[in-house]
Amino acid sequence: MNAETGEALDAELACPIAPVVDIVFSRWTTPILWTLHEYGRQRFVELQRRIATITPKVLTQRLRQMERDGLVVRTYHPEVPPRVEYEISELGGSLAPLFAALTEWSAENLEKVERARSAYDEGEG
Amino acid sequence: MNAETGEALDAELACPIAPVVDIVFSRWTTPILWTLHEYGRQRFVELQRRIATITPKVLTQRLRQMERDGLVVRTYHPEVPPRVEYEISELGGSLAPLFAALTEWSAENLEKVERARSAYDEGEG
DNA sequence: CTGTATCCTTTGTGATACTG
DNA sequence: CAGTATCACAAAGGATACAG
Repeated sequence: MNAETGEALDAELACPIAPVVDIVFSRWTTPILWTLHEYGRQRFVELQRRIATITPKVLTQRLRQMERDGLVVRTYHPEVPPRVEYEISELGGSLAPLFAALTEWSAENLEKVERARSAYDEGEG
Repeated sequence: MNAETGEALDAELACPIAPVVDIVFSRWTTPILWTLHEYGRQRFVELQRRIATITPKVLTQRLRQMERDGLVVRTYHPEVPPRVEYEISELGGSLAPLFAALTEWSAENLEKVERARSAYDEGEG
C-alpha cells in the first residue's frame, strides 16, 4: 500500500475482497495449499516434487509468505541432514469451505467458460 | 498450456481449482466484477472513474478477457458519440455466492492474518 | 535436505499521446 | 466517448549453480 498515491486504498474501495484475493490467490499459493491439504504435513522436497514445475526459489518465497500470513506452519528439526516440515495451520484450514465452493463452481461452470471462449474466438476469425 | 512441457497440466494436477483461479482472480478482475455488481450496467468511462487507478489500456484488456470468458456482456450502441455498456452476464452472476463467502471469510479472518504478520515480523526484528 | 545467490527473460503495468 | 499505439520500466518468475 502506498500512502502517497493511495493505490491499495483505491483497490479496496473498489473491491472489499481485494486483500483476501491478494493473500489467498497469489500465484502458486493455491497449488501449495491444495497439496498440503491433500497429502498432509510434508517436507520441502515432497512439495517440490508434487508441484513439479515450481523452482526451489519460488517455493521458498511462497512458503515464507504463507507462513508470515499464518496460513501454514513450518517446523524445523535440527538434525543432520536438516528436516523441515510444512503443514496447514488452523487459519489456513478455515479456507477449506471456500476451496470446496470454488471446486463446485468449477464443476458446474468451467465448461461454459470454454464454450464462451470458443464462441468468441469464432466470431473473431 | 504447453503440450511439450505440460506445465498447465501439472498445475491442474497439483490443484484442480487452478483454472478457475486464473479466470476469476486475475489482477483487476475482482474490482471490475465488484463494481459492475455494485452499480449495475455502466459505461467504460464510469468503470474507469470508479476504479480510479486503472488505466484505459488495462481496463480494455481485462474487459476483453472477461467478455471472452463469458463473465461480462458488452453492448455497443452505434451513436455519435459512441456508447458502450458493460454488465455482468448470468455466468458472471453465478460467482456471487463465491464472492459472498470470500467477504465472510475476510470479515472473520483478515485480522488474524494481520496479527500473524505482526508476530512474524516481530520475531524477525 | 533445505534452502540461497545470481543472472536472465518474460510479463504486467503504467505513462502518455493519439484516433474514429 | 471508447478505446488504440507506443514506449518504458519494475517486478515476478525461471535456470542454474552453489552452500550449510
